[in-house]
Amino acid sequence: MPRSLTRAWFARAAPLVAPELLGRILVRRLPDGTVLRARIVETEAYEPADPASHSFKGPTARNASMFGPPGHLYVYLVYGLHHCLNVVTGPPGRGGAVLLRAGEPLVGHDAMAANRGTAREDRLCSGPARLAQALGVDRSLDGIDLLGSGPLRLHAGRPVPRARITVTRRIGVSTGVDTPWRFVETDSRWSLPSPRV
DNA sequence: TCCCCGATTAACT
DNA sequence: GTTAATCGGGGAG
Repeated sequence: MPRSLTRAWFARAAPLVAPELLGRILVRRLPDGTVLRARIVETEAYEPADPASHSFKGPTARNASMFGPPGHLYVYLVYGLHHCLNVVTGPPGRGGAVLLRAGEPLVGHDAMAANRGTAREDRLCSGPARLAQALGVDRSLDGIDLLGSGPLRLHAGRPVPRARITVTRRIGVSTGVDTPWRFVETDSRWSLPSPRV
């Protein structure tokens, strides 16, 4: 397993990258220097041919970074108040991405709690908007390189073995297919409840 | 321009 | 189980 994730690793199809992102480590450096770490436990894949994907109708100002280089960050605002984190996948221009839906807090609980406005550990990073809020990420970080030395980075960590990954349909998607493109670490205390089949 | 509604969350009854 | 909060993208007029 590579010590650090390479550009080529991200340049594959989202449904391939998404399960392999489980167990990886998000490293966030806040403007004041505080370092936060969270271990990814839940992801969802989005591809351009998929009506549920923001890239379905082609590039716009909002989703531009989805069509940028792989391994970069795509941040969007939902419902006018919540931000969500994505990792761009596939070759540049494709429009693939993986939504990071939940994480396990590793380092920086206090700062995460302050960002979230709650100290409840099981609600710090469990949910796409909660994760973004805990890490202090908004649209100002949209498009940054996760492989560089920037304010948000992705470390290789330790991937979750296939046998410990549960696959379900995606959450909150109303349009189109109910493709089984959601991946969670089985029985993780830090992920959200899975939809009934 | 106007209007609808979303890859969500928390606080209700 | 239901609903408000709150913004902006994008299709309709």
